[in-house]
Amino acid sequence: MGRSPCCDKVGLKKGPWTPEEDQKLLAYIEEHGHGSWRALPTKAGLQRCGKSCRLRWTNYLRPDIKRGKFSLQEEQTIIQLHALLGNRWSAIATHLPKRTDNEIKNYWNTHLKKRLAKMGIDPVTHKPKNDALLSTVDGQSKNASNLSHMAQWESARLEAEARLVRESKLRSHSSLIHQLTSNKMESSSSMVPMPCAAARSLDVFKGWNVGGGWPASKSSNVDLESPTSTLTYNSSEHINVNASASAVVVPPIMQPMIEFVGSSGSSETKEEGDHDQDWKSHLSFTSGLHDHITMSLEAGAWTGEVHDHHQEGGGGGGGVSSNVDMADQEGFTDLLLNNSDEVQSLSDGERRSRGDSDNGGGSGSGSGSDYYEDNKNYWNSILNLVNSSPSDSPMF
DNA sequence: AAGACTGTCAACCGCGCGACA
DNA sequence: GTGTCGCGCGGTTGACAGTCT
Repeated sequence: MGRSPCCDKVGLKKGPWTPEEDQKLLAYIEEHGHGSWRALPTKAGLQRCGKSCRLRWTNYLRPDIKRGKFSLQEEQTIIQLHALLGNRWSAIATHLPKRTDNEIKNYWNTHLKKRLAKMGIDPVTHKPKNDALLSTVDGQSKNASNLSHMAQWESARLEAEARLVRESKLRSHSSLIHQLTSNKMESSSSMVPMPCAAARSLDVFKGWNVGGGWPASKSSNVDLESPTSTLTYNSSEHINVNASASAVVVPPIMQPMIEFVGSSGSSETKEEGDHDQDWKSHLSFTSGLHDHITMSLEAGAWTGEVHDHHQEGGGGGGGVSSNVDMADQEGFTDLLLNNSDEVQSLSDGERRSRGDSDNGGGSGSGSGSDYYEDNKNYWNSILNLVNSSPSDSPMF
C-alpha cells in the first residue's frame, strides 16, 4: 500500500524474518548483547534496519517470552489494567511477565475489545454504554471525576513501576545473556527471574495495603512530590523510594497527597462480610487547586466529597485496607470473562443485579445506586488487582 | 470447489522523549 | 538553548489462515 521506507538506507530487507535471519540475530545478541540497535545489523551481517532487529528481538526472539493462548487470569489482568491505564501497552505488559506489549495490544484489539463491545461495555471508558449519559447527571459526575483522579494517580504510579522494571531489565541484560549462553539447552526451565525492581516497586505499592498502612499525612511525613518523584513514606517500617529522574509522571493538574484513614492495620484480606463493618478507607487527593477530595469507601460504598484543603486536619493513623470482597470481583469478572452470549442476553438491569447479587441484593433500587454499585465493584476489582503484588499473584 | 469474508498477528511507521554534544 | 541521535511506544498495515456462502 505504498508505505514510505522506514529507513533512509535503500536495499534493506523488510517483511517477514527468515529462520536464517533469526539465527543470525539471536547468535549475535547472545554473544555481544544488542548494544546499539542501529549498529547491530551491520555487525550481525543483517540486511535490516536496527529498528526492525529490535522489534524482532523484543517481540519474538527474546527467551523470556511466553507464547500461545492468554489465560483467564491474564485476560482479567489486561482488562483491569486497561481500565486503569488505557492504551499504555508497555505499562500493562510489565504486569504480565513474558508477554510483550505488542502481543497484549493485538490480543486486546482482536479479542477483548470486541468482547466488551459485544457486552455493551465501552472498551474505552469501561462503562456500560448507556451509562455514559447517566454519569453526567447529578452528583454522579463528581464521583466519576473522583474516580478519574484515582485512575490518573494509579496510572502515573504504574508508569513509574514500568520504568523501574525496564531499567532493571537493562541492568540485568548482561546476566540474561550470560544465562542464555550457559543454559542454552535447558530451554523453558531457565526462565528469566522477575526483575528485582518490580518487587521493589511493588513493595512500595504495598504501602497502600500493608499493616500499618499509610500514616496520616501530617504526623507521619507522607510526601509525594512531583515531578522530582520523591516518595517518602515514614512509618515504623521506613519505606523511602526515590524514583529519580522522571520515574513518576504525575499529571501537572494533580499533585496528589494521598491520605489513608483506616480503622484497621491488618494487611490481610478480611473474610467476606467483615469488611462491611470494620473497615473504611479514604483516598485523598489534593489537586492543584487545593481542593481536598476525599474518596471514602465506607461499608462498601464509594462516597466523595470536596473539602477545603487548608482546613483539613491530619487524620488518624492506621492503615488502608483496600481489600475487596472477592465476591464483588467475581461479579465483575463474570461479567467480563464468562460466556458473553449469556451475559449479552440479559438486560442491563439484570446484568447489574447479577454482578452485584453478592452484595446484599437489595441495593439496586435505582439507576443511581446501580451506578454506584457498578463503579464500586469495578474499581474495587482494579484496586485489588493493583494491590496484589506480582509476587503474590498466582500468575507471577 | 472457489471466491468472499473475517480473524489473527508479525511487522512497519511516525512521533515523542531523553541523552548528549 | 539548540540540534542530533537512538530508542521505545502506540497506531496501523498487510499477509496469511480459517470460515462462510
